[in-house]
Amino acid sequence: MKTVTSAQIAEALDIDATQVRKDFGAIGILGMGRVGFEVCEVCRGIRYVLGFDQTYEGVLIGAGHLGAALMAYDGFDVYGLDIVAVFDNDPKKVGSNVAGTTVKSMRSLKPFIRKHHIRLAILTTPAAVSQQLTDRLVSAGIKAIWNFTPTRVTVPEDVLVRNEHISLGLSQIAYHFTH
Amino acid sequence: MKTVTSAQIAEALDIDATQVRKDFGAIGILGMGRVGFEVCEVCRGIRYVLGFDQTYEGVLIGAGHLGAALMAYDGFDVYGLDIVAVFDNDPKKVGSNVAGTTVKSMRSLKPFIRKHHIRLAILTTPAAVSQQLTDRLVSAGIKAIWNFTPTRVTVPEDVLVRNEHISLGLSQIAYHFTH
DNA sequence: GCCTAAACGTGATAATATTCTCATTAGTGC
DNA sequence: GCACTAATGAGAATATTATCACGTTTAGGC
Repeated sequence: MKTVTSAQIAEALDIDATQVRKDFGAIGILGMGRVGFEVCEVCRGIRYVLGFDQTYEGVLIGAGHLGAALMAYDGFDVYGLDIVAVFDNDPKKVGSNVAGTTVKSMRSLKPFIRKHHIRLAILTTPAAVSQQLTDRLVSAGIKAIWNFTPTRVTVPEDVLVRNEHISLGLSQIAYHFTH
Repeated sequence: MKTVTSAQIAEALDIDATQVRKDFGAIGILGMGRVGFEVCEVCRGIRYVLGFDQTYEGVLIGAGHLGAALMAYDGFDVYGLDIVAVFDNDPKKVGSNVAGTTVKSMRSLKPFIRKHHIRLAILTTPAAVSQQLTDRLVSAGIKAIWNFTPTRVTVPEDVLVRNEHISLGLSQIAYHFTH
């Protein structure tokens, strides 16, 4: 029965130990005096709260380098995500193989989403088509968009957009180098 | 002379208008009563504070799909970053072309960094080698690491690590689907 | 030229988040 | 079994952040 203390986690994450205990307490993870927290219990608690144990399917749109990189990454199932199809607008890419999945034509996008009740779409397309594509996705029933394009898209209130605009990270680096 | 009001920015970013004025004021961007902020002035101020006008060179390590995606993206120069070389451990990749740049051998990594006084390294390698590679980079003189591997690396205090662990975003999506 | 209204700048206030303090609990050694 | 120590959990105190309220500034209309 391996255990970990709030102080150890705090040290590793460079935060305050009280913070760790408060957060764990808030999501129902309780420790024991003198020994700390049971590691399995912590993992289970976090996985449960974040919803990693429930699986859901997503489609990826844009079979470029970034799309291929995401398809090749095999760590998403840990978080409950299963990418079941790849779509691309380019006729030359349609039918080709990306990390074991055949690229589908954009014409089949809407029927596919409807048929399989897909709720998540991953966008790795050129920025120019983001909004137009988003509108199509929403009308097809998509409820969450994982947006890797450098564009802010507008969606109805009930749709979640998670922007993965990496230039934010670049800003931190640029700032670091000039101060 | 195009202008924008704090209320407009607040609306677009879904934050409070006072916050916008406070932040702008903190970095020396002042508006005018009745009309708001001059757009050019805002851009210039933000670019100056974040350091986008000063250019710096970086090397990319790992010529896989993700590395290729980053090399192909041409928006980094806006933030002052110039990726001047790509390195990979795989002999089959060394000498090949990635987005117009020839992949170099890892043997030439340290000399290259030293010679060109490179301060930034971008990591798109397998997670297993992250820490070992990081140590090499730091000893070569690297002062900032843009880490795209799903691994937390430890570095000396004077080195900045920016983790671009996309699974954080995935967590948000998983959470959204289960609540 | 003066009045009005829109928008800024800023000090006060409210809300939130973090850290401190300490009583309580549970292993460890004698 | 009992004292001792390391660690939790919770409430108080503190620090930080966000919002409100209001005086000031400036373009536009009459």
